[in-house]
Amino acid sequence: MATLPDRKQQLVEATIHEIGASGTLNVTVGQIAKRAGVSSALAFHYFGDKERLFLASMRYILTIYGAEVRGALAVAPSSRGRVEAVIRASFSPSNFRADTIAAWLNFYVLAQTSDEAQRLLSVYHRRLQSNLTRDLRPLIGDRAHDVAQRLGGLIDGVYLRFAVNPGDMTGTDAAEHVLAALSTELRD
Amino acid sequence: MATLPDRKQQLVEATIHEIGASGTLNVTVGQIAKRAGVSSALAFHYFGDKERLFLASMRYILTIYGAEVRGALAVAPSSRGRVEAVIRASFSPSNFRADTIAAWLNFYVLAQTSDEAQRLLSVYHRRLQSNLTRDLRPLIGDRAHDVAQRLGGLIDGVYLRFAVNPGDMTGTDAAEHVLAALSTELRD
DNA sequence: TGTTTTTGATTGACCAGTCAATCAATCCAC
DNA sequence: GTGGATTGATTGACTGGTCAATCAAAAACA
Repeated sequence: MATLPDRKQQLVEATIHEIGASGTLNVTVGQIAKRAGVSSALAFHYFGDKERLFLASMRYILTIYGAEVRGALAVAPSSRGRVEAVIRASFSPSNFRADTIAAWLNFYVLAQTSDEAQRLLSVYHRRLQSNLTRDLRPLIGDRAHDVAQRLGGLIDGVYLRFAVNPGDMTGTDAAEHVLAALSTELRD
Repeated sequence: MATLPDRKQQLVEATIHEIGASGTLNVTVGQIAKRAGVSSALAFHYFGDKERLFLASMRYILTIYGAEVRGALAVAPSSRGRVEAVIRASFSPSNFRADTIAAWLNFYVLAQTSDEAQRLLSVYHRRLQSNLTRDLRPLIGDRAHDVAQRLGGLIDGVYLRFAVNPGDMTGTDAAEHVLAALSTELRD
């Protein structure tokens, strides 16, 4: 799990934290650096500019998410189990946290102006899609693609709602919701 | 349909347009005013500050959306037809446009810091939820609430995906997607 | 020593919001 | 209806503050 060098990781985590706390990409490099306990000049030294710092933070979140999914897939016993594992991993405590989700939301905004952010988001979408489709196919054949797309959309939608009203829902609730949709799609 | 006075409406539309074009709330009042063909001081004269201009733009979008839904509901013949009407209205050409959706996305971000924005978004969520639940109940009874929540989430999710890859999808595709989910939930 | 890490100070651009001043229309008194 | 007064619309110029990014030097280290 190629973790980042110390200082870089501190800065990246501080970035996520600050974005989460403020709900915005309008956080100054100064704030981020302060939270990380270093000077703002150091952040520029390591990342070059603010956008690259944001992108590194996005990659960091995606890496953790990916690891979580891979881990869950590895121990799942069946196709159905693997689909459920992907869904549950999406709402695991390390991913489904207020600051992480606020950061996600803002990465969607970043993707509107940054090609690299858009690329990262597309990679995430495709990977999710293909993970779901692969394991749905044995269960429902050709419908797999469409259903995967719906489940993926629903996951994002649930995230979005949580971003607005964090109090409404726990990660477990959220997962149950998507699992219920899966259940319906599998007609059981 | 209490439309806004001329100048205010010009400014609001320019705001949506600029947010859409830049994909960000980081648009200057100067840019917005320029697009509207007036001075930035006038925007302040009418709206007081930037946030209130954004909120007015959000209300404008929600008003149009609400009108669209009401209109569609009025002519729908059955419960099922009304549910479908709500879904279709969500993806109608006046709502499902790149700049409108980019604005939506940014309103979610605004809701992280503005109580009023959050309130507006909650109102939208509740209204959607209650529209769907009311007409789903005759069809599926107690499951109505959960299914409405899933459909609402899916609608938002589809919007989000469109925000990232506008080329992937037309409004019709998007609507078909959610309608397919409805179909499954109704088990037909 | 020389190299890497880290910083404080600085700068140059940008922008929200203010203000004083025009301009056009409406109102009102005679 | 004419002319002065009042009001709302509109602007250009300005300011105070903020912030990304740079740089030269200090600290830590090897």
